[in-house]
Amino acid sequence: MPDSINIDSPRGRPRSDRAHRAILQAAMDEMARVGFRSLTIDSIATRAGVAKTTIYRRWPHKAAVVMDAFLTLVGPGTEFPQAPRAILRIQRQMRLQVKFFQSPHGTMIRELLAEAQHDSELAEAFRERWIEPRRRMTKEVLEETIAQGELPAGIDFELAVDLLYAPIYYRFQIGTGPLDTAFTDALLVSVLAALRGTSQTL
Amino acid sequence: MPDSINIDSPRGRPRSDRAHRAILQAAMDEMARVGFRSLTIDSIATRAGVAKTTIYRRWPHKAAVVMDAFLTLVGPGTEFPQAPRAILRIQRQMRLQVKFFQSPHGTMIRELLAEAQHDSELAEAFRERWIEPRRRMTKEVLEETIAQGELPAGIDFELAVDLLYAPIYYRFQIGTGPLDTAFTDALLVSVLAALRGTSQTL
Amino acid sequence: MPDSINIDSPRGRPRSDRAHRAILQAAMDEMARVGFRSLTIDSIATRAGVAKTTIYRRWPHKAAVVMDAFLTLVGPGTEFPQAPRAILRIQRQMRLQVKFFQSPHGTMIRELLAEAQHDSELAEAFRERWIEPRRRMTKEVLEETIAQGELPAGIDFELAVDLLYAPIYYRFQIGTGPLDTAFTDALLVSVLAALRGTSQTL
Amino acid sequence: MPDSINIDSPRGRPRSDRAHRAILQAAMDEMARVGFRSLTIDSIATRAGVAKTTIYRRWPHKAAVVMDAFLTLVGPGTEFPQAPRAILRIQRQMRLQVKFFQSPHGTMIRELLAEAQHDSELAEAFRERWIEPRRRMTKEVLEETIAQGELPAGIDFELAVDLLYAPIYYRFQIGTGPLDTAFTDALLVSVLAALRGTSQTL
DNA sequence: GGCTAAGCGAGACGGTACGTCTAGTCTTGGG
DNA sequence: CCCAAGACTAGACGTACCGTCTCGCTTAGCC
Repeated sequence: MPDSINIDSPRGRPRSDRAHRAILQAAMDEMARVGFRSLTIDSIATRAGVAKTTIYRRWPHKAAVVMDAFLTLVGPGTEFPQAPRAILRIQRQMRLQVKFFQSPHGTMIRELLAEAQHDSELAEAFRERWIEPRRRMTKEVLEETIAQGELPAGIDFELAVDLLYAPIYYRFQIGTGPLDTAFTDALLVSVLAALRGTSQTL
Repeated sequence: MPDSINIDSPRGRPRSDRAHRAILQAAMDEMARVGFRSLTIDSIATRAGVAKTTIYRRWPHKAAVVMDAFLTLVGPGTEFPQAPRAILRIQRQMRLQVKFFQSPHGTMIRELLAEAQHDSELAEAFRERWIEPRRRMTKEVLEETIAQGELPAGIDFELAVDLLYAPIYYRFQIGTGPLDTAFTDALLVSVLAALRGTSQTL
Repeated sequence: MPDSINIDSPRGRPRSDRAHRAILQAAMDEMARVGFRSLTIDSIATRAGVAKTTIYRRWPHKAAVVMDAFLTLVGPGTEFPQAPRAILRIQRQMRLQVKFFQSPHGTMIRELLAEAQHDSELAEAFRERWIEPRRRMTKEVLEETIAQGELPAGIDFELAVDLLYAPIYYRFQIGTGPLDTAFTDALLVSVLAALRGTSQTL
Repeated sequence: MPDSINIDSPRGRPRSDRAHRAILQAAMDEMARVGFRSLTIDSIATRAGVAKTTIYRRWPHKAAVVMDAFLTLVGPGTEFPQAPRAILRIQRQMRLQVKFFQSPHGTMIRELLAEAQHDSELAEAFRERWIEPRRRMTKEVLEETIAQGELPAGIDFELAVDLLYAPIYYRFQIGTGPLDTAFTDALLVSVLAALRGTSQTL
C-alpha cells in the first residue's frame, strides 16, 4: 500500500507524444502557409491528423497553440555568432536579428507579438521563452566585452540591452525607417558611446 | 443637361456629419468599455444610433473605424510641455508618454499597434497620424537643444528619436522591466551621452 | 407623421420566402435521404443554399424545422376517399392510413412522433397539424354514418375515433401484430359493434 | 488439451456483478434525474463508480443500457390486481396502467418507446420484456372472463388486447384527450360491447 | 507460484454536430 | 444618394458526447 498515489505514473491513457508533436508542426506549417489570422484550429487538426478536442485538451485557444509551436520549434534556434572580439559578436547578432525579422519567421514574430498584447499569458510565454533567453545571451557577451576592456565595468545591463534591441523592434513594428545593416551598425556605435559616457545629470 | 456634373454639389442626400461623429465617439466608448477584441461593429452601430451600412459606407472594416476614432479623438491631444531648457522639455515629454501609456488610453495604443501588425493601411495611419507628429515635435526640440548648445550639431535625428522612444515602446509592449520615471530619466542621460559621443568605429 | 409604427410594414429587410421554402424542401429531402437521426442542420443549409443562421432565425432547432417541413409539405395531402356509403369511406381511409404508414412517409411519422415525446411544442404541432385534422374528418364521416342510419345517434365521438385509430398507431409503433387490411377491417367491424352496443355497466 | 473450451468456467477475470448492478441502478437514477435525452454515458459511469469501458463491454450503446436498466428494475413490478370478477381485474389493471403512466416512470416509458422507434433491437426488447408480458396476462384474464361467462368464447384475443390498451398508449403519447379513470372505464365498456357483438360484415 | 487471459478504472483519442457569434453585404421602406 | 433596420451568406468558434483505445493494475483458473 503506497503512502500516496504515485505522482509519476498518472492514471489513464497517457497523452500521445506523437499527437503533440504533430500539432505543433502543423501549427507552424499552417502559420507559414496562411498566416496567423487566417489559420484555423480545424486546419491544424486536419493537417496534424488529430481531432480538435485533442488540441483543446492541451491549449486553451488557437493563439496558445501557435505561440507554443513557434517557441518550441523556432525558439531555440538562434545562437550568438562567434567572433574574435566580443563587440563583433554583438554586431553580428544584431545583423542576424534583422535578417531573421525579414524572413518568413519575422512575420510570425510580428503576429505573435501582436497577439500577446491582448493576452498576458501569451505575453509571458513570449517574454520568457523568446525575449529573455536572447537578453541573457546579450548580457553575457556584454560582460565578455567588459572583460576585454572595451566597455567600462558598472554599466546598467538592462538599459544596455534595451538600447541595443528596442530600436530594432521599433523599426520592425512601426516602420519609421529602414531596418538594415547600416542602421544596426550606427545603432551599435551610438550605444557603445552611451555606455562609455561618464554618468551625468541633465 | 450640364457639361459636367457639378463636383461641388454631389447628388443625393448628403452624408450626415452627426452620424459620423456619433460613430467615432461610440467606437471610442466601446473600446474603453470592452476593449478592441470584444468590440463589435453592431455594438458601435447601436450605441451610435446608426445603421451598420452607414459605418461600412465610410470605413472598410472594424479596425479602420476604431483606429480613426482613436486618432481623431485622442491623437491631437499630446502637446510638448514647456520648460526653461529644451532638454527638460524632452524629459517631461518622456515622463508624460509613460503616464499616457499607463492610462486606459495606453491599452488602446497597445491594441491598435497590435492590430496594425496585420494591416498595412492601419499601420500607415498609425505611423502618419500618431507616431510621426510626435517624432517631428521631438526633432524640433532636439534642434532647440542644439541651439542652446547642449547637443552638438550634426547628430542623426532619426536615430536620436529612435533611441529616445524605442525603449519606452519596447518595455510598454514586452514588459522586460519597469516603465517609470527612473527609467526614462536614465534613458535620457544615456542617449545624450550617445549623441555627444564622438563618432567612432567599432 | 404616423400615429404609431405601421405594424403591417415591419422595418428592415423582409425575410426571404424563397429561403423559407428552400429550407423546408431541403429538410424533407434530407429526411428522406438519411432519416431524422442522421440529418444535420448543415446538410439542410447546404442543400437549401442557405446559411445556418437563416435556419436558426426561424426555428429553434433541428426537430422543429423538420417537423414543420413535414407538416407543411405532407400534412395537407390526405383526403378522405369517397364511397357510396359513409362506412366504406372509413374503411378505405383506414386502409389508406396503413398504406401511408408503410411508405417512406411512415418512417417520418414514426420518427417525428418519437421526437415529439421529448418536446411539448413539437408534440403540440404534431397534434394540431397532423392528428386533429384527421380526427375532425373522421368525426364528420361518423356523423354522415349516423345520418345514413348505420350508427345510432349519441355515440362518444372522441372515444370512437380513438378506437378506430389508436390500434393502428399502436401496431405501427410497437409491432405486436401485422398491420394490414385484414386487421383494419376486423378492427372496423369491432368498433362498429362497440358503438352499436347498448350502454352498459360492468 | 480439452476437446472444447469449458463453457462454464471462462478464462480471465470474471465480470463484476457489483459493477453490473451499479450501472443499471445509476442508469435509472440518471434517467430520473435528467431524463433520457440529457443523460450521458459518462454520468452513468461516474455515478456507478465504473469506467466507461465496463459499460460498453456489456451494452452496445447508451440506449441499450437505459432500456435494460428500466426493464430490469421496473419491468417485473406490475402485477395484475386481484378482484372477485375477472372483468373487474381488467378494469383495475387499466386504472393502474394510467396511474403508472402519470408517474415519473411514465416519462421513462414515453422516452424509451420513442427511442425504440429508431432501433429495432431496442424495439424488440421493449416489446418482449414490457409489452408482451402484460399482453399475456391480459389474455389470461380474458380467458378467465370467458370462463366466468361474461364474454363469449372465440373472441380474437390479439384484437381484444389492442382495443383495450392501444387507446391508452395513444392518449398517453399524443394527448388528444384526458387519460383518466372515466376514460378507461368507458373504454372497457365499449370493448366489452365490441367483443360481445355478433360477427358482422360491413 | 508463475502464466495467461480477461476485466477493471482512468482518461486520452478521433470524430461529428451542435448552436453561437461576428464579419461584411444586401434589400426593404422612407427621407 | 443617404439612412435605419434587419435579414442575408459565410465560416470559425469552442463545447459536448459518442464509442474506441491504451495505459497500469487486478483477479481469476490452470499448469
